[in-house]
Amino acid sequence: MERLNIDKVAKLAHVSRSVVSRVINNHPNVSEEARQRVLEIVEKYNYRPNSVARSLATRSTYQIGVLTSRIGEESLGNGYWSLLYLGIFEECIRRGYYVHFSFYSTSMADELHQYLLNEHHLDGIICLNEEVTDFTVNKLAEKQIPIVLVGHNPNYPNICSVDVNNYDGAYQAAKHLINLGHKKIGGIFGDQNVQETEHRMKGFTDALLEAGLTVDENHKAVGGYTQRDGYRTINRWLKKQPEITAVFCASDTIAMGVLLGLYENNISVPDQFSVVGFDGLPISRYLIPPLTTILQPTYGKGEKAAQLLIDSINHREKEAVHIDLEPQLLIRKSTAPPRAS
Amino acid sequence: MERLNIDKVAKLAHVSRSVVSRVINNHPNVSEEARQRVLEIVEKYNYRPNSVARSLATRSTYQIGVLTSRIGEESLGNGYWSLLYLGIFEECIRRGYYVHFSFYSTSMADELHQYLLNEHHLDGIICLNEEVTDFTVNKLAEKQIPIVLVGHNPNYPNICSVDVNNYDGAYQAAKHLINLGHKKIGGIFGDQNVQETEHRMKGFTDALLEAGLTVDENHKAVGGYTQRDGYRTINRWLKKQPEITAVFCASDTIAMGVLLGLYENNISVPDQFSVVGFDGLPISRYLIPPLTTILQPTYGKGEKAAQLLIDSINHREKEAVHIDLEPQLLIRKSTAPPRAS
DNA sequence: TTGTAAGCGTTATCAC
DNA sequence: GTGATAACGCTTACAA
Repeated sequence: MERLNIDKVAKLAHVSRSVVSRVINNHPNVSEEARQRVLEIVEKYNYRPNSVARSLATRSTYQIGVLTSRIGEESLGNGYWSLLYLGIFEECIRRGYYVHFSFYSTSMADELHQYLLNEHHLDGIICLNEEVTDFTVNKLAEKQIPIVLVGHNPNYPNICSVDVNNYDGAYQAAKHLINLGHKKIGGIFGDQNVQETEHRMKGFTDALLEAGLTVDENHKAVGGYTQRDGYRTINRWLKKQPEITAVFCASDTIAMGVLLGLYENNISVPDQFSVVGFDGLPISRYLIPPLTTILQPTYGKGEKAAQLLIDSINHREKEAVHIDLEPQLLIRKSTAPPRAS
Repeated sequence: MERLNIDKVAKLAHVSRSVVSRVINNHPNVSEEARQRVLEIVEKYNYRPNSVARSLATRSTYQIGVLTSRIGEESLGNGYWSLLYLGIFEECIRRGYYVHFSFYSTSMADELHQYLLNEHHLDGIICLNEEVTDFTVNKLAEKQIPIVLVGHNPNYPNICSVDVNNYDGAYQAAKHLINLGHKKIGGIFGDQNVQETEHRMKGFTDALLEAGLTVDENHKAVGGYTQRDGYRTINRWLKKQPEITAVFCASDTIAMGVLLGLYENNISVPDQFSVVGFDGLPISRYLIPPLTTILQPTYGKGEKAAQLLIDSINHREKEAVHIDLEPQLLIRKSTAPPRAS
């Protein structure tokens, strides 16, 4: 049985192609009688309109793109992206949109670049991080395609963005450690020059300050979000800053590295050392010991980003909004009062 | 500056629209002179052909879809999917294809279903697992759209598939434990009724048999691939099968659960108990202790699947092939000889 | 309410 | 080598 198109359906239903189109798109002005005839044929022959042709005619594809950079494999596989993407995906499907997901890695910047510039297949784009934001915004500036950022970026005040309240998250984490009685608390942060890091550092610092604790610059490290970053920092600190009894890590993956470093140095967590993470990844409850962490609504971030994007595709949003979602402290087994020294 | 199309370019270059088309598509039969004029205009006005219109005319979109089911969040975020997807994505981009990635969850089966059936936007589909294979193959059977499976499935001998050599992987893992001197070895396997599981069980069993060891049915568990599955099984075994001194886990995530169970029971790894995983996820080297595991070429699986799919889209493949990639034992810190009892 | 006809932006066929 | 012209399959004025 060969593929049928709108004309064949029209013929079979004894109506014109426009009537078929109206029925399919639930447009008014079609007699009940005609509608039934069309529906019957559609059903019988299982007709589906060709979405490419439809896109050409309407200039919209109901497809959106999600871009993230290909950072180290470690962070790629940490569960954060998957959860975020799931939020985006499900919201899109609910609203009738379909999603492309692309890792942008410098080695293939050109191809992707090329693709995105040519793009007529995408109604909108979600950028999952900094590198990608700069890349995309700069290249797509001239096009009218809507963009939403996951993670606020002060450089693009006119583009919608969604983020977790980074200040609060870090503040809560530090507060938890302080309440437990820790005095010398380290903080290991992620990418430099990102607002996220700045806010987390401020939240962390403010909590210490409020508690009357001094903040030692040697107790702060800024690097990346991978396990390796945590691993290296803790090893350095164990040698040079032995006074530290607890650390706040700006990601659960950093915390994994810290936990491993501690383990290798025979330092027991939480008896001798406390660690709190950030993200609340699904795997964090299976770390050894199960990680106390700041749960951020990762799925929700994705969901919200998709909402904003689709709204702006449909011109429901008049101006750019920047949404903050609230994080939440999740106490597990990696934190305890410091050992009486 | 308004969007230009092929006709405007043709006018500007003083040629017909067909010449422009030929130049763009590198077709022969166009004079050098004309080609230059066209190229110049294309360059000057930064013209890009509209890919939707092109798709309509050529009946191919250069887009492929990747489908996986939304299994528990835990496994979702374990890094395996990300790596696999990365392999697919990069190979596709290299060959000029673009990728859709969909989590298929039962709650949205209908929408997705609907989408896929309508699909004219997809030149081919890669199915990442069992549930999705059945879903897709059954619904898409009548359509001529090429499909490739990640993971062999004996029910679909006529569809190309890529897999790791599961037998070998499990065999190597068991062999490693045996060589270390273990006699009572447990095996925790994933989804029942999947060929993968069958093969891994066989590889595992054969290794024991060859070594003259008895295989106790109580030393085998079949459930799922999540941390929880490993966690539950080890807790049960610790009570009921205390003779076991080592386990082979059919995934690194299962191993994570096992590690946690052992930790909570104050059993030291690898001194008192050995565990080996399967997958070689990036995070496995950051577990406590770093996990001995079977490294499978996850990225390579994705890459190969994309190759097969694109080849079959282009009719380069005459008949279905089933490719096995080789796994490799990766010895880290979670295995050691059994403690002299 | 229905049908006709003009797009949408390409590619492909076929005279010239 | 080049250029009309007809697809591709749909939406959408506009006219009837």
